[in-house]
Amino acid sequence: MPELPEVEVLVRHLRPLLQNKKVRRVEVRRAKVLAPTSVRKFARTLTHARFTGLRRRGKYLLFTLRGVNSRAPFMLVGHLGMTGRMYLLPTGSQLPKHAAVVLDLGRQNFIFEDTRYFGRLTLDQTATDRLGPEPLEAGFTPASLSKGLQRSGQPIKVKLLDQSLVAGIGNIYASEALFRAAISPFLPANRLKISEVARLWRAIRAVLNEAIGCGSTVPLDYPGEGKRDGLFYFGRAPGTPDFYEERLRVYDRADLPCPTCGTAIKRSVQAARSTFYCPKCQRRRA
DNA sequence: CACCATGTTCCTTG
DNA sequence: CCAAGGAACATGGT
Repeated sequence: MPELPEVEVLVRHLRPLLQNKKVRRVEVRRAKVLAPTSVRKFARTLTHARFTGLRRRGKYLLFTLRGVNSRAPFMLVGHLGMTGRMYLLPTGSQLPKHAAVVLDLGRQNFIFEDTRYFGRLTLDQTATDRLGPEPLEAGFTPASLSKGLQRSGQPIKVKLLDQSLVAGIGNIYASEALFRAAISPFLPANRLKISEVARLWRAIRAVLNEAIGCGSTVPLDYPGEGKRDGLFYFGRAPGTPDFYEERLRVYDRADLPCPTCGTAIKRSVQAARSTFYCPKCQRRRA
């Protein structure tokens, strides 16, 4: 469940649950997710360490811990990839099939589960160095966005997925933001007018904030024990009202009516990924 | 069997 | 050096 809003909601959920919890034992079931950190170093560093903080940067989760013996604070960097999840389970409950890392916290286990193993839980921080500004913070402005788009002839939809432009937008919210800004996903990044950049800037923030707000008010099913998924995108925890389902205006809605004009939503492929848009509301200029 | 999937990195090409 | 495109990673759903 991984774009900025999902990670933000997860971070808010986990922060109080992990605060001051001590790692008693480390179980690495899929060493790949630690790379380039070795299993040995990971286990040695984390065992007996205590969680002191958790924040988000783009789609990354940044855990801070303090080692007991060394007292040296250190950072643990998490990324959910496409299918990653992080949650707590009572100690002793059966582990999910694709549990990649298990941290024994005493009464509970912290689980990092990832079906496809594209995610990460590592001591390596280099990936976060390449991230652009946080879209919901002051460093992200219409001017900074405009500057970032200047030298790129890539379609704006593809450019929005570039994490060095702005951190945290993924394939879903790229389509959603462009729909909200009424901009064609095919328009070259360096050809957006100032007014369009301004609209896109607002749309990005609105779309992300709306998604976070949605997640914050709905009791989400983190371990994914509900019927469908660990649902954030399309579903909900049992007992949650129906209207929380259709939060996305165009993503994965090919052939369904545009919420604004009723025209059928189209699906196209850009950079080997699906793009969804309304061909009427998001018409291309010359 | 075919194609699709919320992401990132690496390699090649120009 | 940089921009851009494509494959690779790995598993499961339809």
